[in-house]
Amino acid sequence: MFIKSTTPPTTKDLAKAAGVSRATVDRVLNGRDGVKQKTAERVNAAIRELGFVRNLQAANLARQRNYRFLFALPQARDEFVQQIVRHVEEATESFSADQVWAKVQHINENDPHSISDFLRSLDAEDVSGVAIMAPETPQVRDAIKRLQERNIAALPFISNQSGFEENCVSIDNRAAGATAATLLGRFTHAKSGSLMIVSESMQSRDSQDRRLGFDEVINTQFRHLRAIPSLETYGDAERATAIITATLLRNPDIVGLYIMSSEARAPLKAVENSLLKNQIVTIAHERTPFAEKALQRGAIDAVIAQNTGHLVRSAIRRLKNMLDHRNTLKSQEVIRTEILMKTNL
Amino acid sequence: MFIKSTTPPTTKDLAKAAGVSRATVDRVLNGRDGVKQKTAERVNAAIRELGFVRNLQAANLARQRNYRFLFALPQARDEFVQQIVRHVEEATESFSADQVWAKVQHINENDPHSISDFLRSLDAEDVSGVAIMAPETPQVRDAIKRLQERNIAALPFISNQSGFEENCVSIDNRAAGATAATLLGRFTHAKSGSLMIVSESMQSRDSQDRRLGFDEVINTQFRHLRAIPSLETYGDAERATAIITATLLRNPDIVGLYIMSSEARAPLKAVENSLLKNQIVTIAHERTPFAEKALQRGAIDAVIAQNTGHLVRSAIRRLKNMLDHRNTLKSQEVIRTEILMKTNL
DNA sequence: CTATAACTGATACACGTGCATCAAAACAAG
DNA sequence: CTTGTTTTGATGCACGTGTATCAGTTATAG
Repeated sequence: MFIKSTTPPTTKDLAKAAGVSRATVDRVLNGRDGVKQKTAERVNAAIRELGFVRNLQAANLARQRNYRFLFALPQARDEFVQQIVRHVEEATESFSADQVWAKVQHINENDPHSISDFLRSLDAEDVSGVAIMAPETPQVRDAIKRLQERNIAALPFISNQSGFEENCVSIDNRAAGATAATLLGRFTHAKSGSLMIVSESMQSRDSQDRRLGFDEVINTQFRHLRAIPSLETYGDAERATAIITATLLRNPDIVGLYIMSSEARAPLKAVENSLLKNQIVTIAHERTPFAEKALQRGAIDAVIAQNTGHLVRSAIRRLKNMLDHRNTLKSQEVIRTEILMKTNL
Repeated sequence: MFIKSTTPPTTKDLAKAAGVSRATVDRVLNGRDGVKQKTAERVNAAIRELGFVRNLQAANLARQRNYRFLFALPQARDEFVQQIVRHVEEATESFSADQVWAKVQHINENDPHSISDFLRSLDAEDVSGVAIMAPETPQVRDAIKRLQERNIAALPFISNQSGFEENCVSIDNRAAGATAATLLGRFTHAKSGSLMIVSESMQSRDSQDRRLGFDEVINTQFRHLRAIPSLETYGDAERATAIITATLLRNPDIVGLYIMSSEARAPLKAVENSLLKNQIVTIAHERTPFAEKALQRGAIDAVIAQNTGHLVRSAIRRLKNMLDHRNTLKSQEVIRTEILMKTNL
């Protein structure tokens, strides 16, 4: 058990142990200069010896620190984004006692220039950190780097920006694609057939990664299946219906459908209107109300999802850790891809 | 964005707004008596009006609160338990700056009497909360209730105790069983066959729930498959080998295996030594190093896992919330069942 | 050895809340 | 009206850390 009523060491204890004053301890702890190497080492030795950990609550109280985070989300109000918004609001409630607040700001995700302007306009007095969900572009990537220089924590959110792999809050999209392929392959009992892949746009890195993982598995483990080139909807329902219907007619041997975008409505409807609907195994992405219903009635066989609540809270914790100069526990913040089926909703 | 440099309201602001002194605000906030109903209402109105949220950091600092949690885990040091231990240690590091510490205490999970004694021996000065992983028994259930009366937060952990469904940190075992059944059913391409189910003991509620969910799905969605009675290993490797080998001989039509216990080693070995090994689709529970390796080499087709890291941190957050009299965000702490396959490890 | 710079200590106040004490005021009962 | 009780206010210290100032002490250069 714990040693009875032991209070953790304070800076006062540190000072005594190192044989210096609290002022010097403070200088060392907060990296102020004007301390002899030798003295600093004495203090550091004492820190190690006593196992001193600075009390963040007290420190934050003293420096009047609070955490104001912004979630920069796409303007498109699809179900997935709405879920995130909801979770941000939820999180702001549950974190408010810890001096953490979060807000949503919708940005035009397809205009890197305006995003970069927006990010530049932020003031550290006003917001302590930003989680940015926007397609990868050099402008946004640079804007993120510049934010960090101004002491505003920044984090790519869901859509990765190259160079931030380690820091991005999102699932491993390659693995997600591979998982989709495995499920499709194993759920399909056909001896041969084609697989249709629908994406919003193959420009985005996420889509590319998913497709990569998908093909890898199909080509090695399910050679009897054939993945046809990705169809791009550009987020346009009419276009989606048209190209999918056409593709279904042209490829009567389609046995599987992988919907990579989080908007599954139009693609699914197109398939359901076709004659093949019952024989096509369908895998979609993200747990939206629509996807849940489709799972229930059997129109979708499995959904690969990232838990939006977890995503949001993870982003908040990571932003906070960045500001506190704590290193995030890597294992904690890996977002796992969840596989949802009718039975485990 | 945020309104520039607005500091959240303090008790001082509250006092001014309600037209009372800070002393009275304090009386209301901390439920001390000697305050007229009318005055209390004025204060509460001010709280609502200003959107006051008590600063937990400052409060904890003032009352010198810290959080010492105990994880009471089974003595059996199987891989699953070891994972938990590891995550508790990890968590204690990442939480220490917030005055949260966690330790593991191994208990004899099969002796409810000694567990209850142990829990009774705890002192609130010494430990602020306990997460208990032990099979369901009335003794343990009562001991948990009594802990709470002594202001020690208590939480069933992974193994549920009836009456604590809402509070238990664990997955939905019925859903887990159902998911296993779905995967088995869909992965198997056989026209008919039997399914073997291996459990450590069917006494435990978790096993019963899993079996329940399993049967439900098999009986409704996969009528061509037949689930045979559960085999119980009692955690004994030799016994496991014997009964499984015998069952395999007696039922040559076995096409699927569901290993419900977290120890998959003995059952899997028994199957691998049999002749059927390649045709049997295998689903196991919990992500242990062994299970990972088995997934990699294809000996297990899918693993249903609870994320041990998440379990531990969730338990800590819930214990903390109980002590802070905050209501836990339900959606935050639902532990999702993860489905792991070779492709998404 | 002195002049100067580099370092260290002493001291004080702040942050927002908890907690305790004592006096003052408001109220109720007789 | 007096007495006693209940309610309220004023005040002060505590928690552990951040920050600032100023005086005092060493070390270093010339």
